[in-house]
Amino acid sequence: MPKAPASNHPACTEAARFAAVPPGAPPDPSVCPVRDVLDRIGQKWPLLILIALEPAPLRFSNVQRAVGDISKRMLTQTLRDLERDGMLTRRVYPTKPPSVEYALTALGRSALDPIAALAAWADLHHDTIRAARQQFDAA
Amino acid sequence: MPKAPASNHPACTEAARFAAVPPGAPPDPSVCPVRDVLDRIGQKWPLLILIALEPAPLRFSNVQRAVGDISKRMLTQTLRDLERDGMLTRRVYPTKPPSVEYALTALGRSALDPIAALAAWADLHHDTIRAARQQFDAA
DNA sequence: AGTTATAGTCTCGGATGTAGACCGCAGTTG
DNA sequence: CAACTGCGGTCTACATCCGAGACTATAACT
Repeated sequence: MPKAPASNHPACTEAARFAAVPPGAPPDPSVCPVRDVLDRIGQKWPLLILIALEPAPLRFSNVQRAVGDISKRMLTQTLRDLERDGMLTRRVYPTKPPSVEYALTALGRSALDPIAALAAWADLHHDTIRAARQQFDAA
Repeated sequence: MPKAPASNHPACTEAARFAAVPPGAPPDPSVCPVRDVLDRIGQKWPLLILIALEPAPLRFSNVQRAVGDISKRMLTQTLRDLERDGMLTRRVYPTKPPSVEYALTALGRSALDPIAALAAWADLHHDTIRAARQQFDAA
């Protein structure tokens, strides 16, 4: 088997787009939207950062404190990625210890609707999951 | 600063639980529900597997084909994790080439509501995000 | 003078993930 | 008969990722 093109995934409602691409056309590496976007926000750090910024914009250190256990390295990188995707803005204030404020954009804020639903689900089913784990581990 | 306990995260509605723990009590490593659950389903493979199983139960190889570019190793491990969390069931049929069927549980199915919302959001805003990326990369 | 706070960058080592070989077994194909 | 395929994994080797911690410069505070 020649290995799937890594894109014809059932959740991708635009899968037909790929079937319609004439052979020989540019490969269009931005696979199906679900994959492309989930590769970003379907991870814990971006999710947690967006959640942390929901009540109010925060500066770098405050984001780190809010998330808790993210390394500076990951924080920097994830903030850059989110900025690149238009989910948040980065504004530098030329104060003496320079301060940088990260704020959600409208797009980032709109992402919080499904994310909040996910968080609510997590909160609601946490006990069930913990029970399932205990039962599984017992066997 | 002695580093945050990695749990008092604004989205955690049960943060008070930790403040209420008497000092010296067992550390209870299962931090806030949001963190605990997001560490699992806030990753791309579990998400994509749950989405793949939504229309119908699938066997191992079919899950791999549906997801597209997951390695067997990761697939095995992620399926085990999801089984442990009670999100899906694993049933072995003693056919000659043995077949193993993975099916969502009620819990797993319930997780698909917020996940589908996330996928719908991804689909809807994909073009906006791609545009933001192009603009960012131009600078 | 030394400490603190700011927002990062850099490097190192360990954890994590991927690719691919391999297994035993049965049906299919040459 | 003999080779190959598909099944559900496991195992090994390699690559990549990620966290911990050191380091930067500047200015205020002790």
